Amino acid sequence: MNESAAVGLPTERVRDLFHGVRLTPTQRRIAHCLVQHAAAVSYLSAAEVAELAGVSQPSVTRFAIALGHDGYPALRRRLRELAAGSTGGGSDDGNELQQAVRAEMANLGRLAGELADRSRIAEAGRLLAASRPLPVLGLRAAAPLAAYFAYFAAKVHPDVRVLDDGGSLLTDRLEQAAAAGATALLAFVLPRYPRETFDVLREARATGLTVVAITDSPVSPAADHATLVLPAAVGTGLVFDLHTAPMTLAMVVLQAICDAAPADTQARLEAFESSAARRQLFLG
Amino acid sequence: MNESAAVGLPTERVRDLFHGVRLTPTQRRIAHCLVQHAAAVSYLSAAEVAELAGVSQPSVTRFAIALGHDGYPALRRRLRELAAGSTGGGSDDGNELQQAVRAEMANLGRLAGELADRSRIAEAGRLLAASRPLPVLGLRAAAPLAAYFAYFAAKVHPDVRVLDDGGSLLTDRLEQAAAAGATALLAFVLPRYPRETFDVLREARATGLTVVAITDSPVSPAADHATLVLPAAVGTGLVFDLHTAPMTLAMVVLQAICDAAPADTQARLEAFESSAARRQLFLG
DNA sequence: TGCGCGGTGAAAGATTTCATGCATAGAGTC
DNA sequence: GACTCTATGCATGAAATCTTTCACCGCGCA
Repeated sequence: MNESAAVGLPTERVRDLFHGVRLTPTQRRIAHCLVQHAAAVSYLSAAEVAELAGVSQPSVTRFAIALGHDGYPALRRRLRELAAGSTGGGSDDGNELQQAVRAEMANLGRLAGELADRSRIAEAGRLLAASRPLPVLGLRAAAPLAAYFAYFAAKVHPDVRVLDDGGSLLTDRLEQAAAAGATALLAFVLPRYPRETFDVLREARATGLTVVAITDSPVSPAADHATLVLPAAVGTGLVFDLHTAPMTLAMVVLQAICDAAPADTQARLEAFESSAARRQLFLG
Repeated sequence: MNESAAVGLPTERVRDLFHGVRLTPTQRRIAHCLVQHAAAVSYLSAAEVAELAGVSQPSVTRFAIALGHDGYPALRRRLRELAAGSTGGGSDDGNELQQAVRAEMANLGRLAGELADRSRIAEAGRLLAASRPLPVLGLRAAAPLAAYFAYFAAKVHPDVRVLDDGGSLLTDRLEQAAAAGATALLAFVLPRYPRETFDVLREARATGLTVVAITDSPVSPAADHATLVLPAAVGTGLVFDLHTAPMTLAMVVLQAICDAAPADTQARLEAFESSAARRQLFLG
């Protein structure tokens, strides 16, 4: 085996195994599984990998042969070699892109630390789950995050309303939500803090809504306007801001909402699934 | 910070397996062999260990049973756990939310590894920077990501067009973009892979557009429809998917676009800044 | 010297793991 | 709408791996 230089993570080298080979959908599932569980797979039997990937055991054997090996054990040996070679990898700071990504990992690390105490998150979940409708605010840079949260939240909550475009209509929509029975508002308040966001927050509190704010710091300008502040740092290593930690926190809050009303959410999820299947929305 | 109950190096913990058990000379040879090749042995069969230790294969089985296991495979499983525990650290730390966030950190870590080679990213930047207009595709769950990218991209590119709502209008918009001079398309293709996304991708390639796809795996269904595939894993530790790694990759691509035409982007950024200041868009 | 006994390896039996033939389902084609 | 062709899972046969049985060897002892 010439096998390229020692550069690259195990993931990348595992990926090279598939290079240029045409794979069937089932084989792609197996490949995906290998990439994700690269280290563990080198211990597993063909049947175990099959279960992990949700395919039949013969498919795993055929996959190994499709990649040019004599059989599954040969593929597994190959994976073991890759795993062994990866343990002694060198480490340096890397280029500026890598540094930015690593800084983002650190942000997530701090978030993980805060999540050790679940009580604040759980309370956010209770507050938001109880609000019908549930308005979600995110303006300008925060608008995609609000939409992202709302997309998934709508699968477990009967009435999620995104407030993501500014202007005079914004206040209308907030008042309509309050009139319809909303009791809480989830707000994404991120740099560079659009002025309009705070106008809405003031309005919301005046209307009696409980404001849960996902923002970039416990001392952000949102703190003055929110009942419950959930901080998650924004990455600043690239030209534009990275919102991975707030995004993660958003999904954690959504999980808390699900936990607050498990039976309810489960029923809605199943309804969505059957509808999606009927409409063949997705591949696979 | 770290776990852990079981203190000590793997070697030491392997020794603990023999603790207080009376061993025959042959078994001692096997034990010695285990300590020396602890990591490798977890891959080997009983016969291979036997050869390594210079004893017969049944002796290895008997050794495993003498240590209180059901048989040699059980002992090997035990060794694997020890080996895994020493390399990967305790995976049982923290609650399920923290585990999900840490899994997301791992996704970012893999992404950082891939970014060691900047050539693919740089090429994506060149391809996309050159396209006027620049269509950005993201349907359903991927729509917020497309909007997020487009929000920032619009600050450095004169004509970014988001394609994020499905239906017949989608094709119209794509054709309009192509007619207006687009040469490339940035597509976010994430689980659960809406069918419609692939219709658009086929159409785009038929129109002659270069397709750059940000997707969750190098072997995702997007790979067949894209000129350039940029993978970033999706987090699956919570009820709904986490898109932090694709989001990060999106901003890395945007940075590459800026790098591809630095003077141009700098001028646009300054124009936006002065406009924002004039309109007092933001706090501070 | 003869006898018993624990330890060991060789070979046979049992079990798990892997590979292949076959029928079916689904996509694409005419 | 019928047909072909690929892909997939099931069932079965083949192979590897593991366990058990059994005979041998060396040692201590009467």
